[in-house]
Amino acid sequence: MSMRLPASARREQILDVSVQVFARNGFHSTSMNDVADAAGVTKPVLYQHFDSKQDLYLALLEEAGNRLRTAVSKAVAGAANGKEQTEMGFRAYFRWVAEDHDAFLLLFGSRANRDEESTTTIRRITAETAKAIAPLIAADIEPEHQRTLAQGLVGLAEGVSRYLVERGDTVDPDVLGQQVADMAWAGLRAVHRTG
Amino acid sequence: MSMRLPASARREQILDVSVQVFARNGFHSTSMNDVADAAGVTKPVLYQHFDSKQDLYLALLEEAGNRLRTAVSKAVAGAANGKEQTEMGFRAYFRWVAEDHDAFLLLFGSRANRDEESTTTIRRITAETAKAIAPLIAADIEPEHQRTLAQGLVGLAEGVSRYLVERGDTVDPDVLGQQVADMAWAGLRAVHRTG
DNA sequence: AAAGCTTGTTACCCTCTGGTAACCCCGTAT
DNA sequence: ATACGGGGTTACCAGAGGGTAACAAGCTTT
Repeated sequence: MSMRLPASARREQILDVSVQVFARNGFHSTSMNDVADAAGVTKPVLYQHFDSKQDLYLALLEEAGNRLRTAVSKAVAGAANGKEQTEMGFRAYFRWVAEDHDAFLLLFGSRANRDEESTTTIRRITAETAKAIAPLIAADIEPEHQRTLAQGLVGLAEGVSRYLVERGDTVDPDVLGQQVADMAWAGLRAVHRTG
Repeated sequence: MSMRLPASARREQILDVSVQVFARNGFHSTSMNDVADAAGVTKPVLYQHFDSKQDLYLALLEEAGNRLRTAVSKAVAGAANGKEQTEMGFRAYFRWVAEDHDAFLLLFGSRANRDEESTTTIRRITAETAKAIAPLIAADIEPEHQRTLAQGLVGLAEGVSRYLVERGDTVDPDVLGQQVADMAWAGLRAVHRTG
């Protein structure tokens, strides 16, 4: 079916296709043959580009994580005050979810796989996202709680997204981002006072 | 090693032990032999009590889900106003996490498995928890958004818990619950106004 | 046009593990 | 003592799927 491709192009194609397959069916329910079929190619070709199934999977996680991280941190960096950072941050997150659909499912979908290594990777990505958000939380509470709450905000965005994506709903990410940001920001200010 | 046990007791013991094993290692990394070993018994015994690995796993999810649901809905039901409901709800959630540690990991930990059926079950549990929380959100916004935000709050609690549990931190669930509830409640009120 | 690299395929191996058939042991009732 | 029933074990099967060795088919360069 599919024509011969130069190595680098094939590698890209495999990555593209695998994201979809893994996102839809999860790691364990997806065999390398499935991936190969989806790419219009046979198994050994996959092993010319990736050492193992794990290796391929981790490469996908890494790529997806990078896109998420840069999206959020760019947005936060480009905002003036805390409130704006919150708004921009959440918007960026939901935009990413909207356009990088499969990547979101791969990382955070219900069917995301979690063996030792993948878990570590995903945890790192979540932690980095939280780190980009942490500064929003006032410095006048213990840094320990600060990190915990940041993690909570990430969970908030994640929970909302998973719900919507898995229902197949399409919501304007800007509207949603604004609403969630309003909620989060008010919450954050409350924590300041209580601190 | 382990003595003979009457059927019902053995069944309970298997359930107890499996929660731990599955919670720690995830579904796919845990073989039925592992479970059997942990229970001090051999594989066929497991199949005297459960039809399949799936069956056992789903039974565990169901039990864990029940405990979570009842904990939260009892707490919410026993509170007077919205603010108190929020506080009690989150406290109950974090208490459950603290004492039912393995169950939390089983349902929401990074290593939780997700094949077709488990996914459905877990989604249902999350949805039910969200449902118990939804009334907290003012009726003056679209019910669609209401549900979405409820889902977000569940994600918030989940994110915080996962972070803490997987770090091995032990935090007083009442203190944590209070803090998160403050944040959530302020956030919720903000959404009301914005509506 | 023939050597030689690159891309791809066929056919296979091997392990892991879910699941089961057949058998054993021990307490109890006849 | 013996038959019987429930709890448990040993030994095995079968399928799935990750991974690979050996071979085929194109381009390209000389």
